[in-house]
Amino acid sequence: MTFKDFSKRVMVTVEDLCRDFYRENRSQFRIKKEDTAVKNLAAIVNATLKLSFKKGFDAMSLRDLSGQSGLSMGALYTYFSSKDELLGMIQRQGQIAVERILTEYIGSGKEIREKLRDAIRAHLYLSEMMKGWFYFFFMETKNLNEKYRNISVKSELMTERFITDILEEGVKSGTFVLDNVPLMGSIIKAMMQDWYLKQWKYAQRNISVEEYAKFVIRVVESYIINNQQAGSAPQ
Amino acid sequence: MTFKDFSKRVMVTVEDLCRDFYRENRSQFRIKKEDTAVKNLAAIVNATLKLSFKKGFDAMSLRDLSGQSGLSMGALYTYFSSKDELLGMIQRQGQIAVERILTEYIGSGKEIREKLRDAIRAHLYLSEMMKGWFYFFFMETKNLNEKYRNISVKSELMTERFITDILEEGVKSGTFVLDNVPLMGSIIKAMMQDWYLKQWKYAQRNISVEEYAKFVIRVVESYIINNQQAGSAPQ
DNA sequence: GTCTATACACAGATAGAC
DNA sequence: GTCTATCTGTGTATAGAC
Repeated sequence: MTFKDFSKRVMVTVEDLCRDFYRENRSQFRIKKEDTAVKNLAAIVNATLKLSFKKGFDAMSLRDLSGQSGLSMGALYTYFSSKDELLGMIQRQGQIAVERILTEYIGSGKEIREKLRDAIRAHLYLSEMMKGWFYFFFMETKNLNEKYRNISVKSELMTERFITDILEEGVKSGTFVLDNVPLMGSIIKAMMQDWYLKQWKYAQRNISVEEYAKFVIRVVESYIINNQQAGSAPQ
Repeated sequence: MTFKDFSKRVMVTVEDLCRDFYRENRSQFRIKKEDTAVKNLAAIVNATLKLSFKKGFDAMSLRDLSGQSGLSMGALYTYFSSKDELLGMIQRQGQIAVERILTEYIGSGKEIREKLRDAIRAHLYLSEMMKGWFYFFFMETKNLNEKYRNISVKSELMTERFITDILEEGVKSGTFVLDNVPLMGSIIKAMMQDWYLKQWKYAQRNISVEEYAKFVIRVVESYIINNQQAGSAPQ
């Protein structure tokens, strides 16, 4: 699975996600014309992701947002009722999309080893396409009230689950040799996370997401497949 | 090197660091009594790290800080001249300490393989002892003005350097087999970072920093030492 | 050195014209 | 549906008594 293939099959422009979201929550929006609503929602979300990336959600004022999105203060408030709700909306909207897409693209059939590779690639490719969202989830949803934070934690564990389920399966079938599945899941997650948390670094070094995925897969496989031949463990 | 050994040798209580910092910058402080200054500085830094962890530096008001530190608003401003400067002070103070300690404890002599293990352990153990600081560096120094952000980026690359230098050395001597040193450095860094970014997860699962270090080392070694026997690379 | 009281700017949010 | 003008609270920062 190349990044190009993946990005052709998966539709996740901000406008796509906003349209889905609008349709599923039509009743709670004051604006009734779908095209208007979706266009403006997309402008708001784009502007929010951009400004949050640059200065942080908290430091972004609604006047900044108004300027960046091209909507007036008054207009903004027809799409959300408070700044907090805006954050919640982006969080929900994004994480629903991520969950849907990963569930869809992380294989059912197939050989177990290929399945693990696909899962890692799908995560990385999706995070590449939705860089702004992933960064936002990580940076901005840690400090929320309990309810919202739980959503965010649940999501972290969910994506980790995708990986550990596959690892478990491989261990059971004897394809993988691995003494600590949860820990392996964690560090795979950590490596995947680094891709979007350190965008600047990888961009600067001209490393493509495919190259990165390949490397992560190699490191993981060298451990879980050749474990028994590895050098002596540290004391 | 166990965590207990390490933590006995390295002194990094907030008070220690504040004392060092005060002595090196005595001239710019209005408060002249060292004990008073250090005590209050420590209270300020502790409170800032705590509140930033809970709600983010930006969302922390100076009234919050006053309450948490036990100092009045007026008193706070005898230790820094603006909220931004407070952030800068913590950043500088912390990163100087980290650099000093890592330089000191990442070995000179010794066998190359042991050297890599020690470097990984030293990083992890230090981040365990200075959890609050490390978390703060990562979360709060991304959105600064150029000057401060550069310090933070430099620091990221510096710690990565500690690792890649050792990897290079091992590759040259033939002990390690590794086709992409910078990428390996990045993911080692990513794994180390996860330890303090996901504290809640590892605490919840009762994983100790030693166990974590051991696992990271095993994964890394299984790749760089047995590379040539690994399964076929993904296409 | 430390406090309380206060200045001033800017944040989020809304009202009401168009 | 969208705008401008405005309200009100809270933020950072300082002045001046003790």
